[in-house]
Amino acid sequence: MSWTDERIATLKKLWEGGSTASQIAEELGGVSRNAVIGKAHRLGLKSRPSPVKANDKKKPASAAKSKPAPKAPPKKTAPAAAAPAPAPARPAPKNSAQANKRPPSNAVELAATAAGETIPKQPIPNKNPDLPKIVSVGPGGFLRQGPGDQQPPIPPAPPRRLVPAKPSPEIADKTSLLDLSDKVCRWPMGHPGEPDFHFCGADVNPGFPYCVEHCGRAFQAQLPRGSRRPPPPLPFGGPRVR
DNA sequence: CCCTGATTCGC
DNA sequence: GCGAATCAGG
Repeated sequence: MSWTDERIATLKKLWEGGSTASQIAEELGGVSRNAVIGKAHRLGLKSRPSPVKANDKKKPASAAKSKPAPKAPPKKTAPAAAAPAPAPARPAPKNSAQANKRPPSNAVELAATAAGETIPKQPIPNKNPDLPKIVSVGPGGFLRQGPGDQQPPIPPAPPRRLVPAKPSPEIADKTSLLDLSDKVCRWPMGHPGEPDFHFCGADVNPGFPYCVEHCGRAFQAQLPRGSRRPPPPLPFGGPRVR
């Protein structure tokens, strides 16, 4: 198998999406886990939480045995030991949203809450920890939910605009499958090609290809270039289950 | 043992 | 550029 543009795109998507190299290799087919990792590094995308590289401790106080890695070559090794890059520990999506509650599937819930309780017309700065932070209400009535809204972003809310989050280019034009129509939610469930692959099928949010709930997942507030948060909502049904 | 990603190096 | 072999941590 060769690395076609499409396969590279899939690799990037899955890699940045947090899939493991094994999962990606299985998804692509015809390549090994090592091939995926090698390719990923060659592409420049790299460094996801790796077990072997988790540590990078500093010894500010007791720096007694800090050595520039003597690196005893057991058999083969290039001596070229460049100065270790400073490599500031990357922001690390410490977003406690994960542990905080459950990330997705809140649109309907929030809507229900909003309907039953009094919603302030103007967002109150920071006085109401009980109510979830509501950014704005979409045209269809669903609540817009920015990627970082589970925990409010630290800096002042940057300007946002809605962009369609295309679930997958592969299944985007498979409307001929099953009985999709403009009346039912086209949100894919599961993985294409698998026996249990299907679409949501719920009543659509008028004007949208998805139901209200999936509109909340498909259309998300996009943060400015600088402050995007990579961790995308798990694609489709999440990681493969086999 | 299993898993993970990182790295090396012959091709 | 590719990826098997190898390394090393969890």
